[in-house]
Amino acid sequence: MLNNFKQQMHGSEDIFKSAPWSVRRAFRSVAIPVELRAREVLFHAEDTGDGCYYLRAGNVKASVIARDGQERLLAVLGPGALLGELALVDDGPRSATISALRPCQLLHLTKSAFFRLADANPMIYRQALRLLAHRLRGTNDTVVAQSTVTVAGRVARAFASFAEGLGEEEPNGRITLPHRISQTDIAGMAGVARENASRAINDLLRHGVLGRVGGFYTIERPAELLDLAEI
Amino acid sequence: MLNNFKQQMHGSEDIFKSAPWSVRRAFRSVAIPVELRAREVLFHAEDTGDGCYYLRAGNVKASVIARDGQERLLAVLGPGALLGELALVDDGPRSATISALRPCQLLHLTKSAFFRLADANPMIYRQALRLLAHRLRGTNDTVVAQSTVTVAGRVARAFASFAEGLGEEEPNGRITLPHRISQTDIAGMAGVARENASRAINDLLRHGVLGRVGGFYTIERPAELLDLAEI
DNA sequence: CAAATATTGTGATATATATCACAATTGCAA
DNA sequence: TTGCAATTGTGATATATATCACAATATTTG
Repeated sequence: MLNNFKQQMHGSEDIFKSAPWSVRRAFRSVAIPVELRAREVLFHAEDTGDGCYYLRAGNVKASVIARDGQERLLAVLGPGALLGELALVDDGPRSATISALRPCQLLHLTKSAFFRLADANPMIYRQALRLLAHRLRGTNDTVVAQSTVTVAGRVARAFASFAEGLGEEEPNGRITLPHRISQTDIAGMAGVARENASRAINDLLRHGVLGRVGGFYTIERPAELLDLAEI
Repeated sequence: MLNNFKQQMHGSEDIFKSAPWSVRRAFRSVAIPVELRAREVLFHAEDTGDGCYYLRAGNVKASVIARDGQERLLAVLGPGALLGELALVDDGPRSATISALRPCQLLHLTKSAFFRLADANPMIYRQALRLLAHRLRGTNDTVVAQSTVTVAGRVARAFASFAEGLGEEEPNGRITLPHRISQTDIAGMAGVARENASRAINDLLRHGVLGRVGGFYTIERPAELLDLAEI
């Protein structure tokens, strides 16, 4: 079921998913390890910076601050994700702020190292294109959902995004989100007011679509959640 | 000023912008010319199809129909744009419907031809990545604007999108949109109700930010429009 | 050109969502 | 533990936006 989320949400894909060992080894040899502590910021939106990062372990969130000061979450990402590739690829400033939700291990790749590697292994280019295409499908869906789906549906959608980034599937099909998630973050992901996110979340809990175990949310009925989210 | 729009809106980029003649010639030799009449559909969202198209002349719109039947415009594209690259790159179905706003000339490239060409000229990969990155920045901005900017602002934003896709700059700095645009399309681009788009448009006309010449909209004060759009 | 169709403008009303205001609860630090 | 700060829940109210209902104009089509 978790894979359903990853597919349906057009989410993260591992750029090395089907890479041969030679490529992985080449990558390791030029990449520089970086560590992040919980809540530490990797970079801010509008920063300049030409490298990208591969997330080996941990979870991060990508967000932007709107003109009015509101934080909008764009994605929650887990192991295997590529970060900072937009600036790498188009020489623009960082498009979002990346901050660690928990301690993270990353590998940093400079721009020149990336292109050297990719020129030698065009499948890296193909995989990178694939990854951006997937993201694009995701944001396109978000745009449509934004003007079409109610607050309740968008909150359900937000949970689906969190599940995609940090969900862990249990044998019984339930998905747990092993991280303390605030209503503010869910509201930021759904693009709604915190108070209304609160109401929607409690509805989901009451109806048993979501559950809560030791402070962590669980998705008890993933299929129903996707349905409410109109995905 | 038109270039401002193209930059600020993270819009279309020509994949052959800085390609050497050898690449252009190779492309021409494998591409198949396709023509579209006004209002004709190139492909529908959810179709399967593995090739991509290069738009040589004319204008198209990319749109999706939401669950509730509403049409949401994602972009208006002009000469130099690449169409259908998402499916090409990730083997998914068409992510949007492409329809001609006016007669168009396109070049069709099959998937295998594209990758053969790109493998031989990695700069095509780089340019494609650049293009997707730009689109991604654009949709990210739209997501943020959607939950942050008022209807009036989003309508201004819609005009900026149209300007980017089909605007023509005149010596005096005014931008004309040489195409009959309906309120329904503008509303679909802004993600608002048609009636409210109507009110917002007339406000812009009254304030002289927009003008109308022979049924075509003009952007009289581009800077002010961008400001209203919070871009 | 006339008739048919589609587009536009605009008031009135309904409704979803944001905002405000706090009390209740929870998590964290001393 | 005890207190302090942050998070959460919930009613009441405000507000932006959608929806409804048409008349008034345009634009196509026969």
